Amino acid sequence: MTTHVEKVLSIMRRKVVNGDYNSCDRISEVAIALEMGVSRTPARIALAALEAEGLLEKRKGRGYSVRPIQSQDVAKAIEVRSVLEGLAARNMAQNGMTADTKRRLQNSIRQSAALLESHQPSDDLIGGYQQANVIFHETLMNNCGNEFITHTFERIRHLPLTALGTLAFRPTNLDKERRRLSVGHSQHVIILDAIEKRDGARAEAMMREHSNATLNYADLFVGDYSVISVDL
Amino acid sequence: MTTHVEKVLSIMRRKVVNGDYNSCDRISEVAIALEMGVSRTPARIALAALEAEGLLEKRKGRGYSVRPIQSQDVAKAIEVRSVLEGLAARNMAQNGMTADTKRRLQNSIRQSAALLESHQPSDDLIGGYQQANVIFHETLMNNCGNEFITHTFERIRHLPLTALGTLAFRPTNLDKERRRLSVGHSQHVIILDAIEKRDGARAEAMMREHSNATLNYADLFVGDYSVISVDL
DNA sequence: ATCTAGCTTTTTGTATCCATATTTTGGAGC
DNA sequence: GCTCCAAAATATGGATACAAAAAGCTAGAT
Repeated sequence: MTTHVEKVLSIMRRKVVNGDYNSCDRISEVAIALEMGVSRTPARIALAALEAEGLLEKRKGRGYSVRPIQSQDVAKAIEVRSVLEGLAARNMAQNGMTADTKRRLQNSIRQSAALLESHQPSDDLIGGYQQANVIFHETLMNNCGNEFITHTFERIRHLPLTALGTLAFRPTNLDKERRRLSVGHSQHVIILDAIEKRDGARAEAMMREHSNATLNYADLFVGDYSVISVDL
Repeated sequence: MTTHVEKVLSIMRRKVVNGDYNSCDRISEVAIALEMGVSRTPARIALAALEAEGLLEKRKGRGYSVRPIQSQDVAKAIEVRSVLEGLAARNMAQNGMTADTKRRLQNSIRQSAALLESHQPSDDLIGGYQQANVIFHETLMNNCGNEFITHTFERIRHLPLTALGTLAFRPTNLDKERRRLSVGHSQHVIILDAIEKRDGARAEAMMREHSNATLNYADLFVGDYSVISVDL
């Protein structure tokens, strides 16, 4: 968090997805600048970025306002993510992967397998799984050979539940959640297998299904679920 | 072209895709500001936007430089566009379309059909077809019910050959090109049919194929082809 | 009471100035 | 001739100032 712009950005992201602003509130450069103790210049750059991320929308002459994000919106963003991840998987299957990429994917799978087998307490299980999950998804997207996928994904990755590898987790029913994670894990295994066998269509189909899985929890993103996301 | 930022943006887009800059050239705020006769502030904002569009890349302390866009890069961007358009087609098929959307799509198809039947001279044919083509693609993407598709697409739509409905056209062989356009036209017909019959999978598959068709010309985007694009 | 003209406030775009960081340059020492 | 360090040039981020445009408000006319 070195620059003022980044500072405003991360604070504002948190506040917006936290629901600190009402959708009818007018958010102006000056107000934000005052609130954050910075000048208008970084405030306006941050607000423009927030708009590009889909969290705010610009009113003609009345500043910005938070875009009301409902579960359907989250679902739509996840749907976009899933076709992008699907394309990434297909590309990696068709173009092949480097030894390093393969190693990373295998490591991620090994780690989550070990976690699921062991009887870790809830927090450790989830934290560890989340970590491995993010690595799997990021490795795949960032090494698929088409950098425009990552580039395009930038536009939605900061929306709630939309970051790569985000997990929604209900801590109240550990056993059930463990089974659910196992399903996700098995899909990772299948995806890697399809990539190794250069089966683009299978890799894509499985990845789309897998990436869309978060969708089932989209309507619960405010509820008794814990949303575990790496960065905002 | 009211604001300075927009002015710099459109001029720079043109210059970059035109190849006016070499990939090793350092592009700095000050240089652009001087060249365009504006101050640093709008220049900065425009350069940041250009970076977000994938046309420039930022060096740590040495300003920006044009990202060398080769045919493979264009192909990759088109591949991303095709999965986004495919998803849009699927969504529209699954959710149904409004009467207005249907009318627009039908009008576009009617217009291109009429153009292909008549024996127009080259320019009129291409111009008219392009117009109808853009309407078809934009209507579909903007009315599919998932605004994040358009939102995400923003990130690549200014790359060469990547705008919705862009046509690459070789004016030297009119008859062959007319046949090629006919193929595209028939795909529009099929896509609309699939949407009407609520066949999401067929709509998506056809749209992906159709949208990828530009890809065949990606490696020729500098050559004796005329690239017809609406806006930069 | 309503409409509108004109004034006030807010917002936005732009320019300029300042401080800091980074790169480049130039020179001293080996 | 090469290396390393210091100084200069350049780039960047940020703050503030100013102007123009847009929105809001007030008051007067109808």
